[in-house]
Amino acid sequence: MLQSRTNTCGELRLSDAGKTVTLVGWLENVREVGANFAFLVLRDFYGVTQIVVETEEIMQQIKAINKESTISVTGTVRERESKNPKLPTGDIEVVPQSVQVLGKCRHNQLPFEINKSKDADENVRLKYRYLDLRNPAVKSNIILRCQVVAELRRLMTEKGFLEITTPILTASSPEGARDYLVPARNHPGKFYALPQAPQQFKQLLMTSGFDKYFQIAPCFRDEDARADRTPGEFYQMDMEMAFATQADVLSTLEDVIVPVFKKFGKYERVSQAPFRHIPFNEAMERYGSDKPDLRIDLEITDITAEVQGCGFGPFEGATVKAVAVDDFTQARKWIDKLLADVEVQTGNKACWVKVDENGELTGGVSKFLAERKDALTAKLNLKPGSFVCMAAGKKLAAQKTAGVIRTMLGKRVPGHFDEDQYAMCWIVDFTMYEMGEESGQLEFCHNPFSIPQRGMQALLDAESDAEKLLSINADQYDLVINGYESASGAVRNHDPEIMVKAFQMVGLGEEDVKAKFPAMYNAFTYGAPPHAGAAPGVDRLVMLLTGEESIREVITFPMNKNAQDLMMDAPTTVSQKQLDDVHIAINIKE
RNA sequence: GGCCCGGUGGUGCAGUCGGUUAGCACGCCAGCCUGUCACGCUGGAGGUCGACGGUUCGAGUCCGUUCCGGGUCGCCA
Repeated sequence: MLQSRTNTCGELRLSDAGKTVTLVGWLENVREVGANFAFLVLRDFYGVTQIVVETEEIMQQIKAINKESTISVTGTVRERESKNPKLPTGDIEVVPQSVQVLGKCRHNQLPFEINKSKDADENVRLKYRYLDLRNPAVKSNIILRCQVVAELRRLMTEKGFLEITTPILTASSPEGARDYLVPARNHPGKFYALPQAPQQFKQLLMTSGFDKYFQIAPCFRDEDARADRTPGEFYQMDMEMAFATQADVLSTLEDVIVPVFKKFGKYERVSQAPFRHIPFNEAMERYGSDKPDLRIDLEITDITAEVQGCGFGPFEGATVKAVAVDDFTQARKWIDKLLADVEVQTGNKACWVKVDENGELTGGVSKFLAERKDALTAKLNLKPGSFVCMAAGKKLAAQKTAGVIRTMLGKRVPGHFDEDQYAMCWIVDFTMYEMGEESGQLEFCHNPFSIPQRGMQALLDAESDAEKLLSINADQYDLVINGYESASGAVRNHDPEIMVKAFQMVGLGEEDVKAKFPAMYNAFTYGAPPHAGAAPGVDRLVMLLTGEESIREVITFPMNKNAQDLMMDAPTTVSQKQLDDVHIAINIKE
């Protein structure tokens, strides 16, 4: 029988000395320091407490128990002879009268040592995630996540937002990612889709007259993983406001994000609201990314004009971008590593040149650029000791590669990376359309839910003029924190005629609008409020708050890169009966 | 799907130019130890070096193929 615990393992202090207590928890460690004399470390959710063994009877009992078994200890609290200031309970120890095993650990060799689990192979960690989570350093991220979610809920509710849950079994939504499909037993050949986001539901809620909506919502997308992107499923704090402008949404989110980062963040310094606004095109030009890390003080310069005709093949007819740093002292080996890393991360090559003590260009591609020295010196403000790293290609590729160069130089060359802070900005004025790289056709740049700036008039003015269409912006915005896209949103298109017109620009029409958003299209014909919203990614916010570099560290039961749950063994095969029920035949092609 | 990096006792890693019995730390087992707290000391067990094939007198090491993992591009808000 389990005897009720009187205290947790994180609780007892010197003032409790003399009390008789019962503690329960995991046997973390045994330190035998003499014959029939040992110290046990008992760990529960709240902390650790030292148990001191002084009798042969208890010693024999402890020797038979594997570490990580759960035990109950009843005994007397005593002041320690030698205290440990590093532990909250370091002033006391418990002298047991009795020890009871509650749940035996049958394994004397664990897959990894609990308190070093973060160093273990990730697949093993994920397979034994329940052991991994015993490590306080792993568990603390999950606890923080719970606290952050609770705080988000509190702040949003305080602002008058209602948390409304929306269906998980629903229809496919045109977000752009691959859907997870669920066969419908009662409708042979038909499928539900798991929502990529509650996008259409929240817009319908606006149409229904709910003024402010939010939801900590699971989202499902069948796309490949990255270090900052979990495969399969993730959580967003989805929100939407009726009769709201971009400014309304941004200030609402600032009111929520800033206090959360101040309260839970790893760094003290947090950007003050209102955050800086950077138009998308400017971000690409200056930072080579639509998610710039503003903790880095370097910027990109366009040197296309300065290097044209210099004789270096890759520069001919290409856009050329450069990032320059002063007082550069790194060796050739360092530069080669930089170039190799840039190529790995972007798939594009970079090149370089240095300025020697006489102001002459040297190294790298200097022989091609010698004649352009004066122009480059002026443009890039070069000095003796400067280092220039360059990327060439089509405009977008050159920008993105230079963006990676900017980040790497900023983090590797001392003095350009002011790390311990949260640097927030809004990337705004995303373009509505882009030219598809493969198709050569005009396509929606992000998603088709946004309304063009200046609405219908913008579309009419630009009709059948690809150049003008490409310059149409939407009131679409991303929140970027330390180089991570942390939220994304837009002023939505609530006007059925403008929706149809926007679709016509990419060669689609009314039928396509109706097919893609049947409910929304109809609903909007019954009087819709202008509305706007956004969706911060909960996993990424927690990742930033904890400082973790892998998103799996902030997810309780994460899947691996290949979207497998190694602990539960998912996905897995199912019985023929289950397949028959849902009218599915397996047809695997070579 | 492409590219880069990795795979060596339970865990983390080292292993030089291809050459003796594959080392180290932690963990595990046994013994010792009365104030440890990353306890310490002595001893011990534990390995098909991811797999297959090749080169060689000889392969953890070189070559080829393949599997697995991480990162990245594609993809994805």
